[in-house]
Amino acid sequence: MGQNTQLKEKRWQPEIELEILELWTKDQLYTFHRETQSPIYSIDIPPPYLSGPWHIGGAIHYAQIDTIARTKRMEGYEVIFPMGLDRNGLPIEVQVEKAYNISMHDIPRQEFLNKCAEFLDQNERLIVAMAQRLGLSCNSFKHDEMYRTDHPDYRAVTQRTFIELYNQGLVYIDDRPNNWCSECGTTIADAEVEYKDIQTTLTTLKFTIEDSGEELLIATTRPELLSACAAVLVNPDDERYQHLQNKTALTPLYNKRVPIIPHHEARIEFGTGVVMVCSYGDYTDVRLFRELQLQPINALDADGKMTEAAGPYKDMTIKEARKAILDDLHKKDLVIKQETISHRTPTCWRSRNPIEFIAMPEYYLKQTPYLDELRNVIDKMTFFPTANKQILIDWINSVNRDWPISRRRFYGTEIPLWYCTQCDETIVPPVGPYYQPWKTPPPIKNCPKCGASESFEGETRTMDTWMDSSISSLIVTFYTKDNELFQRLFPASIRPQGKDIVRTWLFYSILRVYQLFKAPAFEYIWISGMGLDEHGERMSKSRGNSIDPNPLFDQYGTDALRLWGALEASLGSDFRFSEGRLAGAYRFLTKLWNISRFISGFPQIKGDDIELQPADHWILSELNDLIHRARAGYSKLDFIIPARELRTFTWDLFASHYLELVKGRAYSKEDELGRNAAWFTLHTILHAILKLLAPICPFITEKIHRTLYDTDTSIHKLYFPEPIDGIEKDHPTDTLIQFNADLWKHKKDHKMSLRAPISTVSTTKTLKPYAEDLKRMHNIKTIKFTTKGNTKIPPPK
RNA sequence: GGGCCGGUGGUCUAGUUGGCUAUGACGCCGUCCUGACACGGCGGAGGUCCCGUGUUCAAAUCACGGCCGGCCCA
Repeated sequence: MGQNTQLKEKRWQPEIELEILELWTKDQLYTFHRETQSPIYSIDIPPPYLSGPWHIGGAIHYAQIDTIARTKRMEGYEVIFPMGLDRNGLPIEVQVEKAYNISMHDIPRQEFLNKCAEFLDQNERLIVAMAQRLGLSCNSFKHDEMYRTDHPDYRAVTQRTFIELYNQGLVYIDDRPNNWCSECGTTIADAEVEYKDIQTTLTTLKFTIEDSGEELLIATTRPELLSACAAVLVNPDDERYQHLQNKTALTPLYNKRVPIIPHHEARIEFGTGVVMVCSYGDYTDVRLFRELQLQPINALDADGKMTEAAGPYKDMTIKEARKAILDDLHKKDLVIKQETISHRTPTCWRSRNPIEFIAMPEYYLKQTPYLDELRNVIDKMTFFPTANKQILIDWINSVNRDWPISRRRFYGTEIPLWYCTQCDETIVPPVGPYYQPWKTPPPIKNCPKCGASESFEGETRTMDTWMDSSISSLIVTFYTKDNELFQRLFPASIRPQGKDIVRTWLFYSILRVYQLFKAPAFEYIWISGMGLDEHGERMSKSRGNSIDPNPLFDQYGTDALRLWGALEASLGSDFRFSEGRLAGAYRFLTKLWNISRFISGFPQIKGDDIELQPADHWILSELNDLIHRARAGYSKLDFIIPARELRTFTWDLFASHYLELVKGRAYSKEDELGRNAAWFTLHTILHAILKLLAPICPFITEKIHRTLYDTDTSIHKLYFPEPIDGIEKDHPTDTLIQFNADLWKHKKDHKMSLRAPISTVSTTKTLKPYAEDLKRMHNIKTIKFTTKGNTKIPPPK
């Protein structure tokens, strides 16, 4: 081209992103300035769990959250957007146990903790590197400026909140049956239970009726719990069993006497219509034992092995016991039928193993008394999108038990309590320090109750990791670190997260902050959908369908991934991976790059001697509309809106029509005023597009901005453009587009070159103002304007 | 069994406060190197908007019923 192009490459090169990253790090571009005069916007970013690097869905999720931070900066806020890392809990312990083929009980506790920390540090490096490659604009990625949930400071805050709630009487011990994962060796909360359809065998067993000796057939999926059977239920309306109600049955093998109770829980159509109630086959059993005041029998111990109560099957695992007892039942001819059914089975969301219901003494945090207040407090927060608020409401409505918060695991925040070995008094320390009761003594010498000296036993259990992560919004707003700032910032501006952790992270966060401060935890809550694979299935490591983003960074670059993520899903809906569509996003970046390359060849005009021409007014008025629409989408945090608007405007209007329309004028040697107006308009539009696109595509916009407009100042320090004053609105956009299309089609139909001259064209007079540009664009000698009528082009001779 | 979300050309998707010939992407066909871009331009083919009934001058859009899929809960 005739002009000096300032951009060399013919297409967008993802490698450029790496240079830009270095620039940002050097400039510390996204540091939080607490002395700012601007309003502060704080983002409670989900601290990634360090069990492994993100798949493409996770990466896009974080890129979308980053777009929130960048949007708010360009709207004029000082933004708190910390990088946090969630490092507590089961999965990392399980990983370490697998890697070293050990159990955490086999080695000294401190040694086990050290091994976990090593693993976490390795994983942390991978995640942090990916977060940076994604262009996350976190305030800092310096090692000491990211927060970690296992840091003594963070754990001290978790313990502080525990102690405060304990002292208010919200924490208590109970010995009720609870979800028990024998793989993980700990109690888990209802929110950690996932239901899965699992193939299992339904066995029909022969019970007998005491006295009459009549046979009673009962179908069960849990024959190994036969020894814990405490009752048999029949439906009160079931004709078949009317005569057996309130009689006594004898269990097979054990010959134990159990009552036959009429109860609606027995479904007439399931199995034989008779149910055996054992402690505890499922949550229904737990309820029935309570309701019918039956005496539970613990047939299972904490390791998932059978107890004394199971008789000959003692010490067997559940699977071994099931096989052995079925063998014995077969030998005695007590099995009538076996069939395979699909059974809705509660499983542990971490280990994916079926859970058991076992009674163990655990600490509980009261939550049921707060449900009404929570329903109230969530109305004080604004949800994006509002539809996803329903997920939270549904969960609140289904909570019916308190939250078991103690875990019999090691890598977590310790429950900060000691017990007096003389009188059993519980020692609660003052808030402030980080306590490790399993290895250090309490901060007192004598028991406050019995006076015994130094005879204390530390609590060995840790807390549910959600006890830590549910207070992340307090950490983000400098709780206990800078009280003045905390007062100013609380509550956090926004909680962005996926809809999969509404019942855990979001619910617990709102509960805990409410219990501590009687206030809503956030101003805004943003709940996005999930990244699915190309078949529409949720991506996860265990399913083996997760897609590694690293090769995609290399091939298409971060901006293409981010743009794809923005274009793919409207707020709150799931999005499906498709490499073809990702490639389409990349093509847009190349288009934008080439538009910029073209425009970069023209000087930037400053000063007052610019006389805008009708075509310039037209595209500037379209730009004003674009600014309105894109910014409205940003303010709703629904990034598909600006992404689509920008693509359509840039590609289908600006490049295809305006650029072609003013090319002649921009290269003109005679019409200096017109040429300057074209140059001015081209640069004005391009710079506005770059600023509007910057939150979604931070790299390419930065590169073009720095190359063309300001070498020293980042585009990410600028604000969104405002609509331009003094631009009239009514322009015949559709007519203009149609005129161009008609001319292109005419030349194509007549196998003419696009540069071939046309002597006369007639069209509507609404296009008259653009006559000169149109004539140059299509190489037309004369355009006749009529009051009415379509474009007419006489065929070539 | 209950709740929520969804069903639109081959594939994916926008549009759902009712209103022109239903949006765009990928793919497909044809054609063209035109002052930045052939990873481009231009043109084109391709749709019972899941089904049924109703409301209305007018339904992809609203109501009711049904079918199918996903997620959550019991």
